[in-house]
Amino acid sequence: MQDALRRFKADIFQALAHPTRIAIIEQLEHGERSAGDLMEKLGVEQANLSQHLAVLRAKQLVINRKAGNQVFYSVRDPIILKVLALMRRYFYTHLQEAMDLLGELDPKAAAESEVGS
Amino acid sequence: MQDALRRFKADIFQALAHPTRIAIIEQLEHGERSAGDLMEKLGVEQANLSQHLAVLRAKQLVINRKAGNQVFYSVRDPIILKVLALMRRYFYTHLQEAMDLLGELDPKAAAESEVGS
DNA sequence: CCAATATATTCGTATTATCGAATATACAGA
DNA sequence: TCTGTATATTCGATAATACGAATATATTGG
Repeated sequence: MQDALRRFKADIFQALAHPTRIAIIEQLEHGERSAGDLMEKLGVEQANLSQHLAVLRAKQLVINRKAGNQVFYSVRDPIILKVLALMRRYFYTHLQEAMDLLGELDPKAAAESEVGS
Repeated sequence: MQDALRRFKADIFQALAHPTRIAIIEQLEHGERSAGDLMEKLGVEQANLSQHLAVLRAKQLVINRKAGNQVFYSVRDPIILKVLALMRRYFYTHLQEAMDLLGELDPKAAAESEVGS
């Protein structure tokens, strides 16, 4: 029924509802990365990263491939990347409100530093 | 900086991460609705609906217009609707996995009942 | 002003998420 | 087999969210 679909969507959004997990997905945007790479790039605790990866795995937003010692992650479906791209557009459209919402910096600084994400 | 944007995105996803709030947005897909209309359509408690609307307002996903006694809500930016549309596509692409994830019904029943959302 | 209607807010409680510390597992090389 | 490296899981504390009940606010009509 309707409700199942909404729960499904909500679950996906929930999985995306954390800065670290968004950062993970964005890192995977251009190909797979090992957990170690991600750890280094994102500068988070090993356990913490692993927990976030577990969330993404549970909702099947990422897939993982074991290669010897390491585990390589990638996004399962590029649609998710499209979703993030839309969010980016959304962000720019409402930049001023976004800044107010975040309550920090000035728009110019935020816009500049945003090159690349 | 990067991180601010990610927090922003995460906040938006967080706001969408509840079946009732998704239902609200979907109801607004074709124009504004009063809080009362939404309450009836969704069959939720008045206070509960109001709380969910407050979340959507806080993240500025919806705007509201007071008309006399009532408050009419609408989605602020159609991009959000596009996001939901993408999720719909995502759902169908991974229907079987979605069903497993939700742990209920069979794909056919879910697919049928999904007409309209 | 009073009563009725529509909506919002507050409060207490239950559930869920997040984090770091500690521990476990899996694999690779000597 | 032993050691080291990479990753995952468990645990306990804290914080965030969700809900219904009760209450508050605003607006309309009499």
